[in-house]
Amino acid sequence: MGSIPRSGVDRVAVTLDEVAEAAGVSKSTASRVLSGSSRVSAQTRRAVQSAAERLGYRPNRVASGLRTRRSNLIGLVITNLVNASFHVITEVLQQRLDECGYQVLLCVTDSDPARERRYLDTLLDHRVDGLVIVGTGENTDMVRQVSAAGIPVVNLMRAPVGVSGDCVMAGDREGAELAVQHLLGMGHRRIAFIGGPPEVDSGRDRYSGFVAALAAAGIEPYPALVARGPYTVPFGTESVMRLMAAAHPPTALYSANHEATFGTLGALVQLGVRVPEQLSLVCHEEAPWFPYWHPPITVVDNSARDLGELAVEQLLRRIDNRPDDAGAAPDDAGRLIRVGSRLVVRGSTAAPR
Amino acid sequence: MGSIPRSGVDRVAVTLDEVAEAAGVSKSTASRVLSGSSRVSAQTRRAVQSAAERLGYRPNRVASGLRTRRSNLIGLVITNLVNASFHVITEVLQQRLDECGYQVLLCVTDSDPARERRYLDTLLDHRVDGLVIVGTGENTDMVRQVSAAGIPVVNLMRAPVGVSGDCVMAGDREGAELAVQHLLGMGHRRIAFIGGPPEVDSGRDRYSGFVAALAAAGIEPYPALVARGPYTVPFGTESVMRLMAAAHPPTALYSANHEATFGTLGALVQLGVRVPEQLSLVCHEEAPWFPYWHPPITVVDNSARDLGELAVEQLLRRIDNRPDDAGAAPDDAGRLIRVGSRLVVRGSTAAPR
DNA sequence: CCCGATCGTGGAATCGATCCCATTGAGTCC
DNA sequence: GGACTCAATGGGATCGATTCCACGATCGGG
Repeated sequence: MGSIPRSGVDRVAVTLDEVAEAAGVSKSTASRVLSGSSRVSAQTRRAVQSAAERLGYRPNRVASGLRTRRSNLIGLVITNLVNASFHVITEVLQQRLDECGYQVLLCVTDSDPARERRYLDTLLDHRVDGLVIVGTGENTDMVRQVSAAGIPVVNLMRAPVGVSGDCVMAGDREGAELAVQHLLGMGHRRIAFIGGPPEVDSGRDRYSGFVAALAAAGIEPYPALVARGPYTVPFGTESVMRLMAAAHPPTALYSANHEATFGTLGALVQLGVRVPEQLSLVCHEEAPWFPYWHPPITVVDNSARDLGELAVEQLLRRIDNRPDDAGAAPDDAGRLIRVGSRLVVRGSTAAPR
Repeated sequence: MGSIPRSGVDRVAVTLDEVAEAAGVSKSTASRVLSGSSRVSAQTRRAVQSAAERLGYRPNRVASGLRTRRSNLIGLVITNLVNASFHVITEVLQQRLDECGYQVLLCVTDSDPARERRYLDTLLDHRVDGLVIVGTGENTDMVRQVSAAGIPVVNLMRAPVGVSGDCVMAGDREGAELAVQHLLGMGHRRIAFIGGPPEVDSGRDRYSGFVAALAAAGIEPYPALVARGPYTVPFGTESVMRLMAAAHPPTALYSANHEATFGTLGALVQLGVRVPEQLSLVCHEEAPWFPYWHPPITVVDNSARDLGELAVEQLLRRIDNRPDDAGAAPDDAGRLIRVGSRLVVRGSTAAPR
């Protein structure tokens, strides 16, 4: 026991003072070498660097954050991680931000506005340098305050009315149109829709794209072929059961979300419906296993990776030219970036018989 | 422009000093009221609280972290978020930790040891209060240093040799045994295995469970019915193709991972193999859509939720009685917690014909 | 050779909270 | 009434880095 006298000391990190002392310079000079790269002689620079190396110095980001008011932390507020788009976005965001020296504070809201509020408060307490929000839409007032307080905010995939800050949005409407146009082009006329709740941007936009594409072909959607509900597996299952039991069942189906599509596929297997011979299928949202399904599933890819990357890019742009102390307005009020969707045609769509 | 003179001021947060001044007390007293709940008169307490309320005071966690050496940040180092177990764990961990006042710094390694090293360094720089690691297994030396430096570490799902800190492990071997016993009990003898890489704990343990259960029934695994490879969709697909093309195809299949199972199911649909009539199927790892498949899939649930919860519980236990400045050893050297797996029998398994 | 500019460096204030220690005043006991 | 206890509070050091300011040395131009 007594043979390890410095055990209490070992667990204390090396500070800048110690490096400075070891290098025989002042704290200020050591700091200049290690962070600010301003005017230091080559000789002292070497001395400090080797001392830091030797002692295994690592800067304390908490201390430096207090002084500089930059935490190098970004808050990510997101609905869940189960949905494929969301976990892809989270991964991409984290990786890109890390490359730029930022770490991610993850907050999963589960669509609960109260939790979202608490997270926003907490993230501010931690002095995050920026925020990416896939919001519930219930706290726009609070988001506006945050943004007004000079903390860059990027709204991702959801742009509630009265939102402030930049928005990076998926091309949901356009994507749904692409899907329906593809089906129409193959000769389908009875096209069914399984989609998300009207309260959510993607639910609304995908439906309006669906309707618009049909309208452009002079078709009005049959109510019996439209199912709008939650983004859940059972909803997909039940909807397929109902739609396929209609007097005139559809020859094609647009399934507007990854989770619902699980249900859709399970129900089709259960009913023994052959895809694409009896029913063509297009799904909105790519998932890693769609290309390997039998048949490989035709999808509308909402470009989750791009959404993540553009969100980071826009956020960093804001952080870098954010007004510091003067109350000057940022370069523009709030940019809307829309990411293109693309149709990936695979084997689940074919001309109707 | 000149009409908003305080815009520069508005964006500065309220500090404890200001609260103290507004309440007519000293900074120390204000601090006592708002954090330490030690002896303060009811009157001053009210004064400070109302001043804080009125000014919208929120403590600066960076400053308080510097002084107290507690950041209220926990680092989570994890392989990816695409795998169902991993994103469930991440969600659960984040939620539980938040309930206890901690936020999560998310780091996705993508199984890259170099990235893992960098993340560990960065997390230490941010002075995280603890770490949960689903590790690559290549940085045990570094993890040991971290742990020795007094930062609680919980290893999750992976326990490489020479690891230090606590381990929360899935009951992989036991789970695989349950699956095989279930199949044996129904009368199956030709049972195929599609599993993960031997380098990963789960790949190794699930295979040994598979072998052990067969051995207990006096059966030796047929090499033609065993596929060990990466946890990917294509590997599942290819394996099924190969296994079902064998001279004596299996009557039952154990599919050892969520991603591979996608491939497995796609391939079975493609081959027109009816489940469970022609082939019984058990999958390791639960996924939200398995109960809704046709037929509903029998699974070994590795209890990702429990893994997350137990990891948090153990981590907080360490944080709360961690040796502070004295070099005293923690209560025990490193605990191994094993989470039970359970078999959820659904419709994808039946007696062979 | 002198003066101003520039460079390299150290001293000390600062960020915002926590907490040790000293001080004050009220209450208690003999 | 004096000594003592104890609760309530304020002053000020402190955490570890950054950064403003000042000082001395070097250098070049006139």
